[in-house]
Amino acid sequence: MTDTGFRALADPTRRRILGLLAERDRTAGEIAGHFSIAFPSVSHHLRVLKDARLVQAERLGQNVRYRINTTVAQDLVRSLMQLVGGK
Amino acid sequence: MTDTGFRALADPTRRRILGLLAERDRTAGEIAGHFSIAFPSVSHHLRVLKDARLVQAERLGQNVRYRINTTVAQDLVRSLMQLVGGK
DNA sequence: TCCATATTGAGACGATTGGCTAATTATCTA
DNA sequence: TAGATAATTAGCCAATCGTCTCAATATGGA
Repeated sequence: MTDTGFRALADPTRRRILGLLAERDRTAGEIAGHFSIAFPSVSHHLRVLKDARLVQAERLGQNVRYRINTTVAQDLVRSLMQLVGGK
Repeated sequence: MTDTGFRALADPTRRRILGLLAERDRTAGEIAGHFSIAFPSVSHHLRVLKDARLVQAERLGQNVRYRINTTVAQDLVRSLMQLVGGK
């Protein structure tokens, strides 16, 4: 499960998305508005993040609101710390 | 610079290499001995890690000894914490 | 100098990735 | 029910990735 997490972090767009969601929850459209790539491409990144359980999605009417999954994100931080932190 | 770092972490073999080097310094051959993939493939991964400055290499006679770069590794940990940690 | 050992470099090849456009699904409002 | 808006899915394509094999380079010892 750490594997999908680290792979999700490998792309700069996805890291920026995580940064945006760390500030506050946002809809897919709101997120896409921050990038110059096409909407479906952003949707794809959101899926990768969701598969890694780094974000959660919830439909609110026409919108889908995304939220960062802090627990999983911090598990990743811990994994990385343990990995490089001397055994 | 964080980009090469996070991309380097995306591969499980490279993460295992980092784990081995977190225990202690090792030669390229010693590292390769822990994997079932071909020697040049391991060498390639070591290069990726070196390009990301996550490891440093030093030739000792016939061997090349690899060492984890704790400073850079912990910078990555901090980047990740700041990214997902609210900010 | 010649040979063995350790490591890297070069080039090929299939798999995955990240982007696009077009089509589809879901929801709201008239 | 029809149309508009929001978002995802599907399919395509070029670029990157991870692996391999086959050299090439570097060092140490006979």
